[in-house]
Amino acid sequence: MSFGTGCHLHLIDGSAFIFRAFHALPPLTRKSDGLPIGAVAGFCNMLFKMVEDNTGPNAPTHVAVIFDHSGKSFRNDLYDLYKANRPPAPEELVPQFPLTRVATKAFNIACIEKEGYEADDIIAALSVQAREAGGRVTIISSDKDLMQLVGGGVEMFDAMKNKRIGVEQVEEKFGVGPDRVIDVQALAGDSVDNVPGAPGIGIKTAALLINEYGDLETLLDRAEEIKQPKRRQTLLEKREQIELSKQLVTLDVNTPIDFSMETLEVQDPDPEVLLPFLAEMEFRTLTKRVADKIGVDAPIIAEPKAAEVAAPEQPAIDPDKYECVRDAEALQRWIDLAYKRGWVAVDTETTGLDEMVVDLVGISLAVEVGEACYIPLTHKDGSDDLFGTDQLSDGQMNEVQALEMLKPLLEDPAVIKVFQNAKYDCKIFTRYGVNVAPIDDTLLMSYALNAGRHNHGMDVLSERYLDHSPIPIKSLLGTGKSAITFDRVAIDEATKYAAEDADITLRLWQMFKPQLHANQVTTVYETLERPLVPVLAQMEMNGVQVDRDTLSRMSNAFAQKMAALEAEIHELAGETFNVGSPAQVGQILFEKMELPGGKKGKTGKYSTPADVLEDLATEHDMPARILDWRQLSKLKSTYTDALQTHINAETGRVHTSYLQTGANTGRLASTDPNLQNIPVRTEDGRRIREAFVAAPGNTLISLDYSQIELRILAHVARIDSLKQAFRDGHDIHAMTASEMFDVPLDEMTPDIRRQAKAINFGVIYGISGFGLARNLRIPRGEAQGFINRYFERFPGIKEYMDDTVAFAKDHKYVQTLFGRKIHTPEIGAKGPQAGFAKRAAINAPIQGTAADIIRRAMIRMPDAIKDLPAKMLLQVHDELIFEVADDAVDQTIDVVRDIMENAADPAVHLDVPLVVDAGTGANWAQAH
DNA sequence: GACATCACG
DNA sequence: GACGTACGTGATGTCC
Repeated sequence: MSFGTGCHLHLIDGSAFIFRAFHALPPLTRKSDGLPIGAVAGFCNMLFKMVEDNTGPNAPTHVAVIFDHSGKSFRNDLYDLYKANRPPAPEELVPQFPLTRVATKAFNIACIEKEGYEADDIIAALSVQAREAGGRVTIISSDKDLMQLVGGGVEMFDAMKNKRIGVEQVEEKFGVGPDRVIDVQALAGDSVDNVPGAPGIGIKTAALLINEYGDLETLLDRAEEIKQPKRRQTLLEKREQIELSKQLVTLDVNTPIDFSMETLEVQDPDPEVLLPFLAEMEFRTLTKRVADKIGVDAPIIAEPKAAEVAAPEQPAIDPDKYECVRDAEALQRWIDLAYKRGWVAVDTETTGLDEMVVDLVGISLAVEVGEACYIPLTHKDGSDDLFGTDQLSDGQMNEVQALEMLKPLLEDPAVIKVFQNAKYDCKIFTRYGVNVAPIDDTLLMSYALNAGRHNHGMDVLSERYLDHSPIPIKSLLGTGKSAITFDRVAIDEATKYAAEDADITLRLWQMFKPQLHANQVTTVYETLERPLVPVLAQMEMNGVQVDRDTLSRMSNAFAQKMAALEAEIHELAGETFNVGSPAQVGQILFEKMELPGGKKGKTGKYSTPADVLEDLATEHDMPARILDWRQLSKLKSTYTDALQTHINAETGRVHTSYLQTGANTGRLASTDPNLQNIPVRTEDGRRIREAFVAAPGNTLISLDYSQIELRILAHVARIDSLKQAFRDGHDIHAMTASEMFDVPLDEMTPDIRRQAKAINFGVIYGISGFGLARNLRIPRGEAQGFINRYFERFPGIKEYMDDTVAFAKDHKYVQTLFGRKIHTPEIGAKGPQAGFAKRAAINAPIQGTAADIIRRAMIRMPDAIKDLPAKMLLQVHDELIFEVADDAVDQTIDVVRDIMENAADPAVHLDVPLVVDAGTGANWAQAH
């Protein structure tokens, strides 16, 4: 039905409502996992009320919810301080934003937002359109900024107070009619939005003046006539500021609207979408009310105890059923389906694995279990020869057109895009001009649910949870030298493979979603996993500049030294052999030269690790030379040579890849290349960091947490003396040494301190007498004595270790302070594994809590530094490295340090302060 | 592809 | 009493 006379449009100011609901309602959390959910609950109740009252004289015929688009609006171009006073949204509210979009969709209500505009502008444009078409409008909001729209068939409704706002109420508030509201606002300003206005003039005075002179322009033109000197002066001097203020408060009724009013027509919600959503949120009362209203049975909401969620029945996976999308018409059908559902599983196929380099080949989508498609884009046939005779295969959509069609869907805040490893696909899409959001990621869901139990790759997950082995990529590409790239795969084969991946992703997503709640890891997923994806993607794309010449020179120098050492070693051995072969080294040292200490490993060969050679080096030259050679060999092959091959031809920088699920504890891992193990401990090695440089005009800054794991240990084990030492800023190893060996601090020797430091670290790792003895090279009995004394002096430590192991045995997992679960399935094992599992269980909460803290800092960082000329480049477990314009170094350090030191708040209050040290320089060696 | 070794926190 | 042993990673070269 077209919009016109007799129609009634309801426009719900979504963003404003969420904020008000959040602050007005008690802090409700979801029972199963503590996810804050109060604002979503208030929002859903309001939507339901609207749906419930859909008869009667005030019932809407058309309805839409309008949200603010995150980011800046055109008003920031007018005035860069606009809304600059706004504090960031409360942490408990942040995960609720995307949920309110999903809720809107679930109620089958149009969900509207637009980049560069605020919700108010869209509401203004729609109101005017509707009014001009002869219809009525009710704006569900109490925002005074919208009051300028009231009148002529437009009124407002305060849903929290259940009160309508018409012309009369506007006059009551502003002292003028709706048509003069912006004049009053321009004068009075607004401290909340940081609209300057006229200093010293509030609403009362403003209304008085406007009523006297008729309108703002007349008032300003005749300001000379005002009797009060102060008022007159202000209006004369601040004219420009007042006029700017008027621009800021004036809503843009010409905001482009790219859909027709008919699409807003009221529709009944689909019970199969709405009820599962409400049940998932665990709104027990509302779920029942909605079910009653529709006349169906309410879904049962499990009490949080049930850890196992029964897998829903699903049709079998059949790759022959997938569709190959070859034209715009077919693609549009899939896009429509995705909008209708509010979610879509997406997978990209590319020519390789390096997201910074590869080309897009095709995209697959799945919207319903078993219903998936593949959109081939750049498959080629013909010979792949040097003459460029290969051309695009027939029957493919134009790549640019397909991306243009998909972009609005992929960027639509109301449609969740589901990936297996979203970071990869999002980086590809970013290179093609599409910023995908919001996302869900089955890789990360599995990690939150199952870290420590198994890996989280698609093959593993599919076999384990769907009992289905996906088509192996090798069956399409082949292996080794004859392997082809995906663009050379026949489109029919590619369709089966690619669409299957999207189908599997969707199935896994539907299975994992309820499990997150049932296992109480939704908060972990929502606050520590999902928001990290765009942050890591940006860091990886930033890359770090690496100077090839520096590396190349070092490689040559290392090669020369190695050649000289090799000659010496062969001379000493009396024969030539491969110094790089541990087996041959063992043979020479322990058989030919008959040195002591030769131990054979499980493969029957002598073991020659560094600590063994170090012991021999005190008596003999050869092991010392071998150690030197090995160090140089390592530095050359792994660093100075290999790093050069990782310099991106286009950017001239090195782009690592972070594995968010690489370590069970929550730590990240870095690959291709690993930039988390660049040498630092030896002088020669440290020089490699000189090759990591800042771009011209920039400086590298490095900020690292001081002793973060020991601080966490002091907190979780509740060791008062350690906590106090950290609060007092004392040298913690010296203090430990003093406690243990009864040496006053002013008589402390470096050696005693070194031993205490080794013990402190040992404790974090789940200390054993044997391990400490080996580390300190002291007799085992003596080491055990140290440990015993340590436990006597700090009894809380032993208690913590025992409690943690007991918890692990009870639950088969341990937890960080932020709720991350690390599963310990081996904890009950007998034999040698038992020790491993125990120590891992003791270490995991400490290492994992530290990892959670730096993740929280990283997630907050983009917003914190958005106005600074600074880029976050690298993370090395307790250290963050930034590249920043020379003149903003100090300011950036202040901002970053503040975020890092307060990263645990407000979710966890640590009893110890977190301290962050900073360094700066033209290269990483200086900055560290 | 397994193993040994060694780079980092 | 014996078992083995510090926690968490990734890259490289050798050898089968």
